[in-house]
Amino acid sequence: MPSDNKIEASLNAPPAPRAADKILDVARDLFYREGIRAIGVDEIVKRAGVTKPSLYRSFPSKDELAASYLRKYDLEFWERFDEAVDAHPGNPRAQIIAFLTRVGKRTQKPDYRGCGMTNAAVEYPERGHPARVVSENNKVELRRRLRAMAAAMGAADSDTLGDGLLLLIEGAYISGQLFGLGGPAAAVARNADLLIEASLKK
Amino acid sequence: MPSDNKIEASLNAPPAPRAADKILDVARDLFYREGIRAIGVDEIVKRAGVTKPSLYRSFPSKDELAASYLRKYDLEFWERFDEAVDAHPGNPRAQIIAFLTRVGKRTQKPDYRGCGMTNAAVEYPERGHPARVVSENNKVELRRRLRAMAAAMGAADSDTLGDGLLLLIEGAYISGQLFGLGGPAAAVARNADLLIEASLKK
DNA sequence: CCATACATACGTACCGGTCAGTAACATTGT
DNA sequence: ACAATGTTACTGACCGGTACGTATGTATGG
Repeated sequence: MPSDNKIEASLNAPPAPRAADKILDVARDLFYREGIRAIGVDEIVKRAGVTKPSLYRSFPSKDELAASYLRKYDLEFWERFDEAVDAHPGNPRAQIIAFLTRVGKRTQKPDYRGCGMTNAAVEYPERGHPARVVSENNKVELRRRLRAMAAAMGAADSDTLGDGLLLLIEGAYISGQLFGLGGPAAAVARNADLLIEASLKK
Repeated sequence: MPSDNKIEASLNAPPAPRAADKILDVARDLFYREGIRAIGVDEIVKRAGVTKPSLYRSFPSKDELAASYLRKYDLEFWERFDEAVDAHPGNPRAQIIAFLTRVGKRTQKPDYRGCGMTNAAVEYPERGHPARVVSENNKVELRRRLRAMAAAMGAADSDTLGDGLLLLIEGAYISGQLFGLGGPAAAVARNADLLIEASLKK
């Protein structure tokens, strides 16, 4: 019964991970942990169990593969962000604190390596680089949302507060990977709360 | 009169820049602007007008050259920091604000590329890498001093305030190079002042 | 029912260029 | 003479990227 086998396969079996998926998964892991410039395409295809032409059939260049990795990272980032937002409907202050509490916790994990977006922008200062473009767009949108949330809190100077929160977040990303456990990033939520408090009064 | 010529030369002429100095100057410039991994030793010696063996006579490896660059950067950093400190003796709050005001201004310059220390740590996540070690030591010392200054201000939780200031600083470094002109780093001093204000009250 | 034809997906082997680093020797200035 | 530098040529490893051949399944024609 060949048709039955077909149906069974398409229903039960995992959809046979294509080479492109395996490559992107491995690239995500290696790029994040060790940096994009530090990882060669040979190592990626080796760990993915595929060959180099398979990589270049799915991605036009290593730079574009890096951009794809960051687009994936972007999706996951907003999932985490919106999770904190959805947990406290109509309460932007609680939303931010919830998000930052989680960020602070993640920065204390031993294999924490900061924000993939931020790191990529450091690795590629050149304007217009595919990876950098994705990173910049993510940050611009984050800034927009933080400023909007600061305004919703009723801050006198909401743009300044929104920017201050962004500074604390980026600082947490960086010092998380610089100091590791016991570093200043653990205090990001507390400081954000103080900053919000000071920005609302008056 | 050979001795007269010697004296004249040692008094008037620039001290004949040694190859090591030229190399380190060029390396400082290129490493900071484009990143350490992005610059090859060939480009450094080419721009310095020297040859590769000269580089390896003065520096045991590229990694050690990068570490030397960061040690130089470290000195310049503490000069800038102490300049702000010395301008307001006995007033740690004014010292911090003066330092951050300058940082905020530097982040708005078009060729701003963040903190060389921070960038190097992002480029070299591997523990024990010569460049990373210099970077980590700098940050640990900066944290120590910020916490001490927060205590001198009379903050209730001085460690939290010191760490908060460090987060703002690192955030300014990063978002300075991410956003450029008009970015959130311009608001770092204002936010630090708000955070200090909130941390001192009770 | 089977053969041919085509598309999809993958692998083998290789390209020129650049990487960090070095050996051996010549040149310069003091 | 001596110390610092330059000159030339080279190494083996790795870089991103590609030309070209191969397996497999599927659809079509007889």
